[in-house]
Amino acid sequence: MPELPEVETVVRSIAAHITGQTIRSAAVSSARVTRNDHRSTEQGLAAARIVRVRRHGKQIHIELDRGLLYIHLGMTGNLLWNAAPGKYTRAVLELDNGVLLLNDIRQFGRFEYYAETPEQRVGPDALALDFETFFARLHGRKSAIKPLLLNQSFIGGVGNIYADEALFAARIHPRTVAARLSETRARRLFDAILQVLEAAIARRGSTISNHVDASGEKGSYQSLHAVYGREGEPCLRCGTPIRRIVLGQRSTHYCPRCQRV
DNA sequence: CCGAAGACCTGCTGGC
DNA sequence: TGCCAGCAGGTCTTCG
Repeated sequence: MPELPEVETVVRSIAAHITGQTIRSAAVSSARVTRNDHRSTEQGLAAARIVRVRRHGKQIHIELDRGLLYIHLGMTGNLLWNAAPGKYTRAVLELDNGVLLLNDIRQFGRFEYYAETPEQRVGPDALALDFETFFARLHGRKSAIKPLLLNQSFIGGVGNIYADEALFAARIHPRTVAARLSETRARRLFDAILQVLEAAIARRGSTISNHVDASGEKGSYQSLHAVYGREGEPCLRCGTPIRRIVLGQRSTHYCPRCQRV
């Protein structure tokens, strides 16, 4: 489920419930989601107090009075407040005022305790970045722009849907060599990324299959996708059928007429 | 640095 | 109805 807008939606929906609460107990039932150690995650979390909840790119940082609970939703993760545990519940956090569950079908997500904040591998958050920095970071990058946008150390938060949507909005072909973007086109892309992410947050993200917020509510931005998932359908701008190619191992959707190399 | 390929998981859809 | 291929909002590692 999760790119920046979906993660932001989830963070907003849990923050008020859990901030300031004390963790009574934690239980992890999937070895995969705690790739460090499951016992130490459970022990580290027990009795800790939640100080605040933040998002960094697609990562969720639950800051504690002693350490950090790091959560990543992977492809199919959900955080649910006061829901009944089910077949895909991988972790349970029992608080004084309720229960937070991590459900994750594919188990690509993470739920890990760190006594000390680990070093950051994520680049600047897409919403916190300014154009000058973005443009400077394109310098020397010979990668195609689409896979570069997916590279979390380059920019944090953009995933497959919003990369395609932003490139379409900026009329840039996904294979364009990043370093060759003129300042004008880079500016268009930068603006498009912000605009698309903010519009998606306003719609509480895109629900393709299972993204929901902490109370189980779906997002609706998928109905506004211009290219993602629209292979063969007419471009909303010019009517040309949207094309799907594979770039950097990922499905990539674009309009062959509006987005020229 | 860059791209391709394969892994890691599980479920769903479409075609035959 | 059944089975199989292909696909999925992510990330890692290895190799050339």
